[in-house]
Amino acid sequence: MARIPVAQRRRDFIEAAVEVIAAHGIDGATTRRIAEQAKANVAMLHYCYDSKEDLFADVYTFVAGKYREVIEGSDPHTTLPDAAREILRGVMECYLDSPSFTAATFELVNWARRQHGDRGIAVYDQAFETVRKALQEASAGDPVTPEVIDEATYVLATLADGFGVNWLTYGDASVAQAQMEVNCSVLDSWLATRLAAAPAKA
Amino acid sequence: MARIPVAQRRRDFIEAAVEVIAAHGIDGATTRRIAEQAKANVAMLHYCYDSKEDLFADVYTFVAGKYREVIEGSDPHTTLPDAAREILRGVMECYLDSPSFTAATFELVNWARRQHGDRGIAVYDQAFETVRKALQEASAGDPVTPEVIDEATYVLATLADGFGVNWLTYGDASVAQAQMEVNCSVLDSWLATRLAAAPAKA
Amino acid sequence: MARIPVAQRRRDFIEAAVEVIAAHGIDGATTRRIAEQAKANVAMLHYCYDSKEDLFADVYTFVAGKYREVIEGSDPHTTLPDAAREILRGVMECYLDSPSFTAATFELVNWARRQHGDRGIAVYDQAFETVRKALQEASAGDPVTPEVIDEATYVLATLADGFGVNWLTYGDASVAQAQMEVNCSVLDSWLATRLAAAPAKA
Amino acid sequence: MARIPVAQRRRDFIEAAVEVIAAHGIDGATTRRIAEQAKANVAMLHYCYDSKEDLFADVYTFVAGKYREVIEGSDPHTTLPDAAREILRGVMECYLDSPSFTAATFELVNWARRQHGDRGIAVYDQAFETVRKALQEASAGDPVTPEVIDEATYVLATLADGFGVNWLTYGDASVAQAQMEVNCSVLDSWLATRLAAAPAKA
DNA sequence: AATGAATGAGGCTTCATTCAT
DNA sequence: TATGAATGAAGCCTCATTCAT
Repeated sequence: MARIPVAQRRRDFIEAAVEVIAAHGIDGATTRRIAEQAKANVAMLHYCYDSKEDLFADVYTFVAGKYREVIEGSDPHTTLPDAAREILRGVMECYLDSPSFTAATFELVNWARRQHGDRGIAVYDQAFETVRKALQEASAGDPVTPEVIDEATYVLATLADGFGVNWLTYGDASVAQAQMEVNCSVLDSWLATRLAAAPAKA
Repeated sequence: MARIPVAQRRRDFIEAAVEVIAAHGIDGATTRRIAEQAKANVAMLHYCYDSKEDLFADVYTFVAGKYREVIEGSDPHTTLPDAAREILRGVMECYLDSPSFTAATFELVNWARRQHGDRGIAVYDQAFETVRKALQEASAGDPVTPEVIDEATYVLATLADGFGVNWLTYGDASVAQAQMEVNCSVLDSWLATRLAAAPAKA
Repeated sequence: MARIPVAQRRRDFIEAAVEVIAAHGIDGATTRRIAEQAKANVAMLHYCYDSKEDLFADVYTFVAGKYREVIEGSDPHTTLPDAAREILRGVMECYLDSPSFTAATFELVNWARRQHGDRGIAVYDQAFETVRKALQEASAGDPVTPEVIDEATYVLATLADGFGVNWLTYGDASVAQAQMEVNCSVLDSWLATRLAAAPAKA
Repeated sequence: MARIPVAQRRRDFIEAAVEVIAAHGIDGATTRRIAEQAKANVAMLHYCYDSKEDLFADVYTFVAGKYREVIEGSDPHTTLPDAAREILRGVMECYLDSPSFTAATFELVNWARRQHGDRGIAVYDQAFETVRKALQEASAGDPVTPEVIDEATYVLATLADGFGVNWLTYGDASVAQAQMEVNCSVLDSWLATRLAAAPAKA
């Protein structure tokens, strides 16, 4: 009944998987639970995906895509500090908006590290690269060395990750909101110091 | 049959559990695998621990204890920036020394959030509190407001967590070593800015 | 793969459970054995029933139902002695017809007494009540006090239980057949004496 | 510590086994529980008994012995009805005095029927034979046929068993006390009828 | 005589997956 | 396209028993 095309079904399963992974962890994300969340049955899941792993591959793609959206979608800015701050803020806001996405992402990256090494790193690498490019573009007119760009990318990621861990652990949105601001100021003050120390290179 | 006293066996199981959790995640940490890692069999595990959960409770205690050791064991310093930097460095070095401990800790906190809520947060809270106290003592003679201590604690944790995630994902020790320095400088520059802005309060 | 609907499968499992309980006792009635007896595998059992306990609940219902059938299905009679004798005979014949049912019932009542208290007694109570009602109806036109009905119910149950224990222990059908007659005459002579002594009450 | 001779230890284990069997059933009577109840440890049990089954064999002997005590210990009487009634009363009083003994006995007989056939019947047979002999002696001077003795033995056993089942199920001592009297009167009235019908044989 | 430590077998249950309709 | 039914592997845990001290 309710004949739904496979493509749509797949999307449903992906979204369902994100929710279930967030709620129950990777290993708690059983086919039964995912199917239930997607209002389908287990056999249907295996009709759309040959294996659970195939479904998870699509979930990876979905997560990576969302990261790119968020990073590239942040308002274009012309200075490195502005761009970095806005990207960081964008990622943190995304985390704040969607705890499920946040939790699922952390689960997936962690799981992939254990299981398939490469794939987990792939998501991380992609996001890194996207950030790096965005920062490069923003500072195209400035005398900023690649080392600074790299470091900034890393610090941005560190602050975003640290924010994510804390937010997931405590789950208090109003606290997290305040911490967003702190993290932005941390990035600001570090970049200011860093740029002040490095301009000689230019 | 080795005839090892239960107390020692328990320690073996705890260490084995840390390794297995790091390698396979919480849900992948099956009794079989833990027993195998501890060079025992599953029945022996249940001779030492009534249930898997009981073992994990001891793993929690172990992890929390190690955190306290690291934080309280950092060289005593007399200024807030020094103390904060050394604690951060101590935690990151601990992570660097023992990837298994790092991975297991992140798994446990994450798992506990899903499963029992309180207990996972307990580890996190304890570590937070220990850091806060250490920072308070270090800045006892200085005019530092509690807000600054709190923020510093949070930033320290964020940087440590972010470092941990990155280090776990890439697993490259020499890169991580460099990033340790970056993170320390991030903390330094932010604290400098923060303290410069806030002394009016005193 | 036979593809039998769940409803039928459930019935198979109930029957299988009765056989296995009779043969191996309650605690010997393992899922493995029950599944084997039902020509299924253990996973199938858990496809039909969430837990072993759920299956046993159905077995209880089945047993209680059979009792009611036997008691209410005995030919209607108009005097207390006739009704009592026919019910007793019916129950004993049922025992004789189905040693498995008999054994399983005794196991279940005994087990339930230890485990859940209430439920085992429930079966017993139900049967008691059904007998009491039947005897009341049969003696509706006679001057019989409730006390006599109660005692008659108890004596009937005692004789049925005693018969069951003996029949289960020796398992000799021809001997049991003779003992059925003896038990009926025991009930007859006692009731005759009892009714002769009590009519003053009316 | 507390070096206790093996013979005493064995007696402790037998008594402990009776209690545990009564409380948890045959299959619930694990070595651990029995040892605990006997204030010993599991290894000690296997020091006294090669196997659990060996212990249970002693429990059988114990139960059979207690039956003989009760039956032969009933006051000597000179008529069949008196002797039968007093033996029945003695057995029922024994049941009433010691629910553990009662429950364990029923468990053991039932278990033995399933497991080893012979042994369960052996206890039952022994008790039967003891009763038969007692009744024969009591009616030595009377013109009573062996058939009547056999039937009386059977009816006595039936009433005792039925009483036991009911008493175990409900566990209400005051109710059981009343039912003891009813059962005695049942035996009386049946024997009176039976003897009145059969004297021709003499 | 006594007891901690050790173990293989088997208990119930859940999983991802496949088959048949 | 959709779904009930089926299954082997593996999960945690408990058992009776034996070993070493």
